[in-house]
Amino acid sequence: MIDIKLIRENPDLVKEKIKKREMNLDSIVDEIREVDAAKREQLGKVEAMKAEQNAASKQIPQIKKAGGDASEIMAKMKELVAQIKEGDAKVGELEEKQKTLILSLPNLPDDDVVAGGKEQNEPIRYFGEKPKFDFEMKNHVELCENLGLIDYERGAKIAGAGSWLYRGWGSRLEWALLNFFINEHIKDGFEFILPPHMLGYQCGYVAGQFPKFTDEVYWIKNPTSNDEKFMLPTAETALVNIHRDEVLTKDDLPRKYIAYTPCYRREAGSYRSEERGMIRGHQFNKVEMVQYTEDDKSDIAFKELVEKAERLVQELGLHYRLSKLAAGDCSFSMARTYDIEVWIPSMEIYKEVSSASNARDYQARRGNIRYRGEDKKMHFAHTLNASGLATSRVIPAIVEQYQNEDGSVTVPEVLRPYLGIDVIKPGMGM
RNA sequence: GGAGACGUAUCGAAGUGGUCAUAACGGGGCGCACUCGAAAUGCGUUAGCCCUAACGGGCUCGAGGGUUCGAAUCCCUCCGUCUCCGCCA
Repeated sequence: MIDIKLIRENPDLVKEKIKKREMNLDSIVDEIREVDAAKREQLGKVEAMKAEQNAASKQIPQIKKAGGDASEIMAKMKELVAQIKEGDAKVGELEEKQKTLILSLPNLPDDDVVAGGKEQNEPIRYFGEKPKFDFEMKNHVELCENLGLIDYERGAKIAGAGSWLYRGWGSRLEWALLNFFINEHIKDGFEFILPPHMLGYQCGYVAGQFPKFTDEVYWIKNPTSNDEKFMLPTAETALVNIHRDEVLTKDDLPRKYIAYTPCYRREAGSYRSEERGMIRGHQFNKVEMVQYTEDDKSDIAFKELVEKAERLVQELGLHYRLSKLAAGDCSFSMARTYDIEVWIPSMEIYKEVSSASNARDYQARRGNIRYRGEDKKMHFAHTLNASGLATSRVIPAIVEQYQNEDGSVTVPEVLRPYLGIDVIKPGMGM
């Protein structure tokens, strides 16, 4: 949520920054300002009346106590109360309207984030090289099926398109990856959280997914109650709500959390035929990192998160690149986003395995997440998140980049202690 | 699923229709005094948000609504917490 004071005092700046995202919301910004002015005028009137009412309410018991007759004042108050009620309703309406409008504004990109859409994304660095094969390489779907790692057909049978199931060594590989990630994060001092997977509406609101993207998550409804929950689309949604409506102390910060959860996404309309296999599914596993920091320390945390995510891919020995996203490609709630994209040989494309973002105070304002600073004043915290990592793109990258001519896949060195084998071979059983 | 209790500051908790919600009382924190220092003791101090250039004003007793001139207090709805019983991985 953008600070109303900034919109009030510097609307042009807000407009310009939003334009960097290739959105023109000038009319909304103007409307917010109009509603704001009207609201403040109305508020002034109502508050003056309330002051009058409060003064009268203090008099009544005194008059009564002195044995006087307060009925005249009471009659007068009745009129005033009606006016106050009317005025309050107007203020409420205007406030509601203003809030709805402000919520439709995305976060403002940082100054150094370039304007434009996806095509303006800038690769910052590459790690490793594209593997070359002196045999005919297979894509990850073939490899995973041949090796019995993933069962796409039966996954689709039991849950529909975009669902798969891991089996045998595939499950073990998946589990090894997750364990590897989690252990690395624990070593770095992150607290390991296992959050609920079904969340209340407010969580999506604070994270910035709602109200705009309510259609993109799965909703759980029950026949016997009105209680509705949604399946978390990323653990960020849960982690960023842990300290909602709390006042943290300076010593509490930074807070460093990781969580492992499946991520549930409808991905309605986003299926593309070239995205075969497990590149895009309705459920995928991810370890997510979230930090809460003081409002002048989030740049340090951002750097840490990017480096941590990179290190994991590096240790797996995968060729990847780090890209700095242009304003238009950053998530709605984020001031800056860097993607780590791993090379998928069969697709000849880099695919995101981690997205690291700094929301600055955008989510904290929505969630009223504050801390008392050294200056004894209240500050909104900054929140950041990064995947560390999403496995659904890592496994395709591993099996493709590490494939051998005989259809086997060499296990990356760091995973061998977890798996207990060096090579996954066709026909090796479960 | 059945029955009941509760939700007030940093924590415990009082307040059951007005003139003590800048919240009694107690704990914790902080400051000062005493002390070589500490403990103990004493004194003081310990909200946030909104409007305003300022003076000042308004809001907040889990949330929302109602009754009333006036609600923490009475009524309704919802949310949450706890206890007991039942059921259960």
